Amino acid sequence: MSFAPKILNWYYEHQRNLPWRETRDPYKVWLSEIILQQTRVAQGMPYYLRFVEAFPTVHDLANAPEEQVLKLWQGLGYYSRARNLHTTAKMVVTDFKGEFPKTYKELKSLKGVGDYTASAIASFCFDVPEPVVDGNVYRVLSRYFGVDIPINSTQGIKYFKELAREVMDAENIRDYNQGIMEFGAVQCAPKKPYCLLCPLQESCVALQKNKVDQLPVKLNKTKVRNRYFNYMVLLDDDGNTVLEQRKGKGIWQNLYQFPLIESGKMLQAEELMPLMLKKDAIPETASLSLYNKEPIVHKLSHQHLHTQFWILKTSDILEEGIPWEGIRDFPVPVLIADFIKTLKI
DNA sequence: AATACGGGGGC
DNA sequence: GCCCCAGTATT
Repeated sequence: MSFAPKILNWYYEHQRNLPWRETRDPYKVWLSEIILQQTRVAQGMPYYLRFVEAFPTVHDLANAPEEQVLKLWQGLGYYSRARNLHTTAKMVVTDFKGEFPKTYKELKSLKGVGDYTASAIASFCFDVPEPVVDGNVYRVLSRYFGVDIPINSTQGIKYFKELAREVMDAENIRDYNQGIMEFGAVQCAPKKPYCLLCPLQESCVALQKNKVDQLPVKLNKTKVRNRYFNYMVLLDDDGNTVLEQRKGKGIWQNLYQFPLIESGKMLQAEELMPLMLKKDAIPETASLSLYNKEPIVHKLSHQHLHTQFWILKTSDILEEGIPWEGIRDFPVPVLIADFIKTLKI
């Protein structure tokens, strides 16, 4: 038996019940795919359920304010996904009359929809014979066929896409694509797959050559940048505080935070004082105290954020202030959300 | 061809 | 501490 039937047989036997597999509604499939980019099913599931409930149709999502979309996305990371999600919802409503396009090419033209996601929607919803190549597929193909070309090299990306196309089952593309990903996620796991119990063991090249733990090959180590954040937590006599929205290019775009003073190293109060004067949001008459003596190190893929929270009590009226409890309505990074939790205790 | 972009979970 | 996760956009 060749590769595809083995995958399909395994899938029919072992598939999990996932809500986005019970529909061909491209809106829901698209939503699930965006949520699941670089995200485990277990982590994405509650977000998917909340999004479907809050926005049952693409029109509901398109009509929502971005802030509500970001708030629902809070904690999931890669926030460009949420912004692109909103952009694409509006695009589908205005440019496609509320109906998702059915071709790979048109789907890929949508913001946040790349090669994988376009193939996924086209094959799952419209039976378009396009192979999906996600992290699971790279792993399964590289092991089963014994391919050691780096999966994140230009050559590797092209090679695996072609290989995936050659071995796919075009007649059952929906189940096949779901199946190979499910097989990678459940059976052919990244670490310590249980090959003794694998129905593909007899023809798996990596297993024959005892190279399962060396495949797939991946290049490039991420190098981490250290940054030093001083968050200024303003509190006036009325219990109001101040938030600012992150603009520009970097992390957490369009999310909210306390007024931030970034520095090249950890600062003492005396070093922070002059920098505060440059920040308009901060009143001059305020008492400064450091909340956490040990910096909180918030770790992202490419950055370690060494963070100090400074409490600034002022008798001034904070013009741009919001009630402390009102913070809950704003989308904030996990770093801020965690701090808010600890402060209230 | 590289790099930026989050956060969580497994070992 | 390191790797990986139903990747995409930008440089």
